[in-house]
Amino acid sequence: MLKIYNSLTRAKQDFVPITPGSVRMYVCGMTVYDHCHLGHARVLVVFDLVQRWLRASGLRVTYVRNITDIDDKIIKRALENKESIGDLTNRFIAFMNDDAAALGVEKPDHEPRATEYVPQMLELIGRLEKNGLAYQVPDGDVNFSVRKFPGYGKLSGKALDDLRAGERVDVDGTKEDPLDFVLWKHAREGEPSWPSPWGDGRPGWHIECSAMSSVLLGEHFDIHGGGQDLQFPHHENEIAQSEGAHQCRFVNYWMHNGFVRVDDEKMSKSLGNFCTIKEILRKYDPEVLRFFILRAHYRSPLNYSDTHLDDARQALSRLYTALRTANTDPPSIDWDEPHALRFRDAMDDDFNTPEACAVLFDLAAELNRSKSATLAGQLRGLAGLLGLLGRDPQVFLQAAPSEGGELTAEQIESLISERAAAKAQKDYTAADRIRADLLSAGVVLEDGASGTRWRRA
RNA sequence: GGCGCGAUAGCAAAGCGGUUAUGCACCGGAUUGCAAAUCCGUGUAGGUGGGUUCGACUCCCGCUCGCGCCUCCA
Repeated sequence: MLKIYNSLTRAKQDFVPITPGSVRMYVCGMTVYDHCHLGHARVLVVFDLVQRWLRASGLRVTYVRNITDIDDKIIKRALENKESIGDLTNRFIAFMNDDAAALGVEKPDHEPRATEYVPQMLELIGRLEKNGLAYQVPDGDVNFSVRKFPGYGKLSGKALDDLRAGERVDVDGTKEDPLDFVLWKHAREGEPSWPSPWGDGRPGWHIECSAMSSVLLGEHFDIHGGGQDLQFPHHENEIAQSEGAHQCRFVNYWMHNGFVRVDDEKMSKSLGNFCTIKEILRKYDPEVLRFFILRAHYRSPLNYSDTHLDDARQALSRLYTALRTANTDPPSIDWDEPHALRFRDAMDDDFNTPEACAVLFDLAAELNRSKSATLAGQLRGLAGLLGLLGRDPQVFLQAAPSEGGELTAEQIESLISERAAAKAQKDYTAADRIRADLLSAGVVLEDGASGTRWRRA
């Protein structure tokens, strides 16, 4: 039985879908005005994994991951770049898709863009107004009245009176309560706007997710995910809007992934201590990055450093090396086999991928001993559920990152032939020299009965 | 000030009230021309002070330290 840690109840709970046999899941995706950083990589990979495991468990999944393509930062950036908002967002959506694909992230079933759902947002705001939860202020903004929604704070565990609005940012004096948030912003000079019953304007940040999720998944659905930093205020506000408008429960299970950190500090755009996925992929294979993310539990903080990536690379190489020795049945899973059982238990326990990875290593050790093609298929099969070990081992082991890898495969092969000739003459000095030269170029040789193999160190 | 999370061996990271986590690194052995890979063997980890218990890294309380949210952020 799958258990999921629910942020709403702060406990692991048995997962029971609303509709038996199928799951509806919504994840907050990117605001597209810049390249994705490692934190984005984590959300992408973590919820891809969730989606994969739900499907592997036999559930029909509808997975929605939205794209925010209109907001303050996008407008600002487009202005700075002297380009249209559409050009800017389209460009970064394409970059995001490249990054996601490199990381082995499967396409969600729907990737709605905020700007395509403005009418539905207006409809929602209308309902909120009718339900007495929204009010318009003289300058034209429409706000959500936080005090009128009884459950406000239930997700983030905050009591309204404990929140110190205005402590760190100036309070907008037109709001009835400082914590009220904007549903509709009145149009401003030089900004895009849409017509509405409240005058021209554009949507507030939170309303898009309430609108898109209800259109694509219904007013009440199973799982809503995102980064921990969205828990408050974004998800709290989504609950207020959706439940306030529809008068029914919004989401059963809330999932939040932990932060990526640098030097024990949150990686974020505001702190400026982020590195983009692309930067990392210049030095590391994307599968190494995926493995690095999956080796920690999704709710734990994940500390980034090159040393840790190196470590992950070595570890992943061990798995691929094991596969190399017994090539191999096609990936297939025998769920009665002990490793598979352990793997399933781990994954059913709130997606415990570190434990699932440990099973993979145990399997690899046994594979190294037995050289069993069946076990190799099992290893590939289970790893495949994590989106790992899908490639030919030699391709992974010999892959050169775009930075480094100064020798080409052809050059390496030719030096190996040279060395083979030297070895045949028992000229070990020459042979060892070639091997040492290759090693300093990052290439490791392995002499075996059937000749010499190489891989990148 | 409010609320929440965490502290595990050199590094990374899980489970578990009593029996090997796992990976990287390190050491010894086998193997190898020598290596590499692999196999075999080797680690008296669990912030600190109490408590519960026959027994606690694992449960409870205090303390210390670190982190996060309370503002846009995955």
